[in-house]
Amino acid sequence: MVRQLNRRLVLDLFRDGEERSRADIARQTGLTKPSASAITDELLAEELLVPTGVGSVGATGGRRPNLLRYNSRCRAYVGVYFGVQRTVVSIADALGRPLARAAAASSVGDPERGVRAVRALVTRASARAEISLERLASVGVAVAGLVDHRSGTCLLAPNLGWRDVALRERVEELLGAPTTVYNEAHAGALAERHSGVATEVDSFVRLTIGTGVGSGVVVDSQLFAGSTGIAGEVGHCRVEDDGLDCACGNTGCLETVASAPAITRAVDEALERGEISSLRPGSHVRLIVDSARQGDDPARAALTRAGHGLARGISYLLNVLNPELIVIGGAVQDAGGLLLDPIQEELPRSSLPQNRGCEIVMSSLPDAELDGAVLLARRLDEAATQAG
Amino acid sequence: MVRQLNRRLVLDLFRDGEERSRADIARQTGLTKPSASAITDELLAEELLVPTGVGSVGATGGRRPNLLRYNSRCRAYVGVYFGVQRTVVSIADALGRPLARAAAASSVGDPERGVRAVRALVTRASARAEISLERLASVGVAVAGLVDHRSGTCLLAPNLGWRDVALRERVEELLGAPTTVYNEAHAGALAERHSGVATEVDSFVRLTIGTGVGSGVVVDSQLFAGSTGIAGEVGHCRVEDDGLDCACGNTGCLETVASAPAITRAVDEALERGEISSLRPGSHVRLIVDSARQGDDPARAALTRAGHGLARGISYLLNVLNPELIVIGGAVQDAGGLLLDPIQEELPRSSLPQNRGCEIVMSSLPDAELDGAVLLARRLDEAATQAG
DNA sequence: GCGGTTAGTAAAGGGGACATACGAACTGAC
DNA sequence: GTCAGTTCGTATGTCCCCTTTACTAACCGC
Repeated sequence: MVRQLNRRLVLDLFRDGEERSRADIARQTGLTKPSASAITDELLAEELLVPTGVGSVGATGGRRPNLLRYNSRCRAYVGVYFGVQRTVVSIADALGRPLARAAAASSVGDPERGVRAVRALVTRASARAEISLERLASVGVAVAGLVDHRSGTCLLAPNLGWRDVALRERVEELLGAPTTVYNEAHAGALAERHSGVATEVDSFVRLTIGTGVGSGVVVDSQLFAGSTGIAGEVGHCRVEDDGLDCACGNTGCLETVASAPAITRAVDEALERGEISSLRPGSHVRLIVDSARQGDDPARAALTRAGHGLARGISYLLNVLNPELIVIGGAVQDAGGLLLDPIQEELPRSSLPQNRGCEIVMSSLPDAELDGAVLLARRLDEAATQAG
Repeated sequence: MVRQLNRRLVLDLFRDGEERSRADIARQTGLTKPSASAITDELLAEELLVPTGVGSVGATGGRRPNLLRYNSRCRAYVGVYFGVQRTVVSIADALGRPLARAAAASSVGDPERGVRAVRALVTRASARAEISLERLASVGVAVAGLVDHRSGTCLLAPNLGWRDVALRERVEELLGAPTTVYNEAHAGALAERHSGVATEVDSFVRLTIGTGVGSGVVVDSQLFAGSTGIAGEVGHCRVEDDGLDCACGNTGCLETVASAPAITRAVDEALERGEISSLRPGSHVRLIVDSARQGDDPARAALTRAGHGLARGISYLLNVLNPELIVIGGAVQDAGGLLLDPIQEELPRSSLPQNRGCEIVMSSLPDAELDGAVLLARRLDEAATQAG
């Protein structure tokens, strides 16, 4: 029982992927050399650690250390991202380092087909990664829709045409590994905390601007998904008293102002009014952002309008959560000041001065949702090995 | 080290205040009888446990057990509530059971005098409780204002006339015990979780309707105070596009619609318009609630209006936090359906249907803030003994 | 008074950490 | 080349504390 504790202590050390000697282990864990040695031998026998030869000696001399490192191929994690356009799968080693990916177009409207496609994608990725699926420890799934993470079902994904899809159940059948399902924005926040701008930040919110406006809330260093899994749906907070109709049935939701379709629509309306622009009707947001950066007025105006709406949504987040940081990711990720400036301009009108300390920055992660899905898998596995 | 763990295991058992025998301890902790016995003897020697005589024998016979119980007088906790009207102090035993109270009128505008008054209140309460202040383990403070809980300073309490008051420092000097300072609504949520309607609820928000509208957010069973301590300030979320001016400098804040002064003002305006009411201008909210329950129309209308505003504020909480439960406390606590019905009527217009599962109820705790302050003290002490 | 049952203690055994000590291997100075 | 100094890893004995087993104490019903 004490041994289990100390084993974990040693293994946790090696989570960073570095190699160390038995003496290093003793120093870094506070265990004595004999104890560290005994545990190391156990872990070597179980192939959780592998020897990596002898190291060099220090300036003061001494015997050369026998170095060890975590056997990163002892388990594999799979992350799945069901995006509106594409379904992407990533396979990672025990340290969470990505090994390979595979992607396919999402099949809108046919959840069963969409889920079944994952099987082939995972097989392809594992072949590329040259890691056996027998090592698969757990699967993390991120979905562009509302998710009940307790039951692992996708309650509603309008843009995928899904409703009440028992994702966890089906994926566990297909891949034979424990699976956890979350909203894409939740996964994005996890990735941002792990390898983005929010590393080491205890409490922050990461907004994801896409077909909708979602967010992932990290509180006391833990992702908070809500009691059923639909926390962070700031996109359906009302920001305008007489706003447009939203898919959710209400009016004036943030999504009607600041989502990718809303930005596209704003540009389209400007074009209809005859304003001069290099853009065509129905342009993708990334294109709009590019044009805005090159000075296109309707594009800039659309981003400004989105920014003002976002400010209202962010003010709710600030007042309610008092986070250290707000991160904005998704299709508008490259907009920089074109989106941040309008937010900062509008924000003081609806938030407390005591919240001015909260920074607002753009994300720079290219695949936050997918990376987050892998992190979800790792988190699930760690919780399981913790309990078992 | 293992012993420390098992000692805690045994002590935690006795947190419920019940008495048990050594055999009971062994059964309930999973320890063996000899281990339980050894630890019990240690705790007896340290006077953390006290013998309470022999128990009765069961139906099947056997030796009579020697019963023990937690020595609840081994430490004392003090909770302080700096309310707008009154400053109240509560002293509690090691199990958190309240022993005595003392109160005085708050001295508005003079923080130093207000804080110094605590010293006398605590002395009086400890005399009544017949417990020595040398046993004082920690102090919890709840303040009707914005608090930076990291530094323990009250940033701003407009209704107390405070700004940047170093509360923790001063109280620690005065009482000589480690102190923690939180917002009153945060303390209220803690009390609601401990002994109110939210017992065992993992994630909920407790709104406190008073001079302002604050809230305490409990997430994964933990109070979340925010990065600096001002989370839950839903009172300063905008709920009306062209609303009244708020003390915070913005307009249309929930506080301008649903706080106690706002409700009083609504009644006053009705009176000015000549509407028939049993109330006089400037009536206290509790009086307004009473009149409303007896059918007074202007009083009812004022509560309805407040409820509609609250619905907007609550919709933000639901969308962002997806809690299991919303609790409403404070001066309107007795309004029941007169406030809840308008909320439920308005809520669907601004929140997701997937959040319908969240219940909204009134609190029934008479002194949530003060009880919460005691809980804050206990929490601080437990964190300290955990670490030490 | 005697078998059955429960409470608590005593003694022996074992797992695992710790302290100490020692051999192995290497550096640098002379 | 030798030797002191340093570091790595292992071997050995000790101690702590939990567990197992066994025992005494105290109570019941018959």
